[in-house]
Amino acid sequence: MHPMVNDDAAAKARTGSDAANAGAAEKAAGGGKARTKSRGRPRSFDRETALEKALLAFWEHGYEATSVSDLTRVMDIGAPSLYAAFGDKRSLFEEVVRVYGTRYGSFTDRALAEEPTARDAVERTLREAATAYTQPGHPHGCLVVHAATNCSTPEVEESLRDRRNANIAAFESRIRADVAAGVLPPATDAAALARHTGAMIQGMSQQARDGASREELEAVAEIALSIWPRTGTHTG
Amino acid sequence: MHPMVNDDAAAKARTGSDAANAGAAEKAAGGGKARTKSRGRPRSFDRETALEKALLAFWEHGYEATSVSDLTRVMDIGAPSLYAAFGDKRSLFEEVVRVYGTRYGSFTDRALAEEPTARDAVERTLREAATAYTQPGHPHGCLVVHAATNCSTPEVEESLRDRRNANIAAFESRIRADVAAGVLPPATDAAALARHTGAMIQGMSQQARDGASREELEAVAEIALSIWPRTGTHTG
DNA sequence: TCATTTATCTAGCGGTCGCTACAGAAATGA
DNA sequence: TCATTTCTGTAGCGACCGCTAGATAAATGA
Repeated sequence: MHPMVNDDAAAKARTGSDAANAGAAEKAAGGGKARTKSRGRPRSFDRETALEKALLAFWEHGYEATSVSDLTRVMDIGAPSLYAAFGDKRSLFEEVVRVYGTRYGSFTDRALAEEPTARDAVERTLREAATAYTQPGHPHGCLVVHAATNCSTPEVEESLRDRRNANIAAFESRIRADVAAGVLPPATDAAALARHTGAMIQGMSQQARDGASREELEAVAEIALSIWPRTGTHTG
Repeated sequence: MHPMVNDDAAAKARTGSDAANAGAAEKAAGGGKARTKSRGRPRSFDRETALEKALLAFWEHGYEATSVSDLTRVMDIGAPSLYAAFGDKRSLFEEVVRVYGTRYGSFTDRALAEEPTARDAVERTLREAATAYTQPGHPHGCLVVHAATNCSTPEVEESLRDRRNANIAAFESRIRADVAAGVLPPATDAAALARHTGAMIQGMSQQARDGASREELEAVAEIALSIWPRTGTHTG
């Protein structure tokens, strides 16, 4: 069904992503190893800037509804340049998802890593979600939640689903750790608590898409947090 | 951008939806008024059955990802028959949404109408959502939540968004009524409570799509319900 | 029997989709 | 200067999109 030169294109894109960037982005000579200068005609656009534009487009309209011609327009490059630099539409999307994760979607991981208890991590996550999902300057809600629903490419849909479920699993293991440490009661249903948190995050994201303001989402988060036994409720 | 015979097509579909159905579906003569028999060649398929097939397809894949050729295949009719009976793709989808609302999505309205308090209505809604969203035999989750996200036809997206927000507004006014009646404390933030309920429903729907079981959703609902002041907490 | 009405079938319209062949342009190393 | 390498612009591929014209089939009323 698809052309069979994909490997070729992917390889091209990969080299483009590593080496060619060094020529355009890193203006300071410096760099010790590897090729110091690229050979042929240099890229006429900044790869990261174009990637960010693609990110915003995918974030706003989703994977399917963002056509390649939409992408070339907002990235301000021709289709051949897009394919040379990023591979096909799907690998561009995958790269966008990676960048999104590190740039916009890392507050959950940070909360889980930095907060002392699961409850604190959830509290911080929900509060930060309220502000992140309504931030002006980029689309509302979470790309991972919305960008590949009802997608006719099942692999894309699954990859985002996996990310969502991995998030919930991370909450669950953090909660289990608190239960084991006696911070939470032994009878705590860690799986249900984690899933409740995931559902809240996803519901808040949907609400943000549907027009809810930051204050409204913060009020929702506040209510959702009241389900937690207060910190210090640890049993023996 | 579009052909301008849409009014024509819509008119055709409308008559088809009313009269032509009487010929095929109502086998008992009976019916008092109106035309007793249709004139031309009778429809070769059952309109309601075909509509149900379309409903399931839209429910599973969403508005955009379900192509007309997908529809004609699952409905087992030709494209001209589809257009004659239902108008264009969008009016078919709108009819599907109406049918979905009465057949699968009415549990919220019923709970709001039949339960004595807002809290009871929300409790019943969340519990029924857990079972409805994981029912075998049809796609999981809620069509209204998922079928028109990231839709390149803004009107379709908005029409479902309006339904979601109307649902939340219904919760809010029911909560306000309880506050006014002294069933809930006067300080109750009705808007936030309603939005929290909406977010839970939408989050549970997403969870159902992502593979959560009925039992898992029921546990989530249970947790979500614990935010409510117990029934009988009314102040003076 | 036959004109009328309505539904179905075949076939295909113009448009967009993701993607690429090809030729020319801009850099490098010799 | 010139071969080599790489990127860019034009132009268009085959496939699918939503949708429909036109011919034919099956019912009705006369």
